[in-house]
Amino acid sequence: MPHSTLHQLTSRLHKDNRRITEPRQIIPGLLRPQAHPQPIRKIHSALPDPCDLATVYRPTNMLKSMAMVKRSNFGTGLQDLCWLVEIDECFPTALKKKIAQQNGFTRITHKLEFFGACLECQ
Amino acid sequence: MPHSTLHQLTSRLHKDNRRITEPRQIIPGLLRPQAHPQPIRKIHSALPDPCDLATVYRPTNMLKSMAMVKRSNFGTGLQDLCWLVEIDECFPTALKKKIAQQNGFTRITHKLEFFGACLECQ
DNA sequence: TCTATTATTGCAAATAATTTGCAATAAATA
DNA sequence: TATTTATTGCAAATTATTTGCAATAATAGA
Repeated sequence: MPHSTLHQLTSRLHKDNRRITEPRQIIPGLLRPQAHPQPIRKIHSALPDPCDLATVYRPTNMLKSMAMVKRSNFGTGLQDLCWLVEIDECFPTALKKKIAQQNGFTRITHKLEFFGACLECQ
Repeated sequence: MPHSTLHQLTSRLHKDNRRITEPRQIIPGLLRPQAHPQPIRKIHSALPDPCDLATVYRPTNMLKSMAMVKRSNFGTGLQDLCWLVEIDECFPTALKKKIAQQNGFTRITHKLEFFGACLECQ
């Protein structure tokens, strides 16, 4: 984790009268280089000092409420598949590049899903 | 559920030596008009004849393996939020319209998420 | 540096979501 | 209508997550 970010985190914790513990310091740094959301189990086993699962869930929920990490989840649920259409032109390369360049991002990937009513169902 | 689709379903079940039960007939029809994925609980309570939850899970998994319904889930997991960027120009309206028209879809919505490495993390 | 305060941890138990084994039931075939 | 066997209900097993509580450890103050 970049020093500046670590510093932001610790001062934020301090301000909120929270204590600076290992999971809180380490978890964001574990997530940072990952291009995709990481399961709790993986984070748990990646921590240098072994700890209880609850000690991953709790700091994690806290960092979440501080808006420092996010639980990526578009929601689970069942959906009819009467029409599943592959969309070739999924996302315009030009726009993707533009977004990447505007923000200085690299190694960009995305996930995109549509919902709608097909002809027969309208 | 349109008759044609119901017929497809029953003949498919028949071919596979599966029986045509109420949940199997009704669940796809419940999902069809929904623009977004529905939680199992909701499906369960929407069934006309009350049944066990397992009797929603089982037919549901079967329809899934027959590729007739889908579990919409981009995967849960934790993700660092060192950079969370709102992208105004989320999805080009023109492209959205084109996709809708090509397939005859209406009431189209979408969900889109990016993953990548920011400047500081590269 | 030592002590007091109290946030955080480990552990075990509670909740919630999903799956599975098995006997009873019901859909299909003849 | 009788036979076969896929499917159900029920209860128990799994997995993911949360929570209560006593023990521990991080911080503030002396």
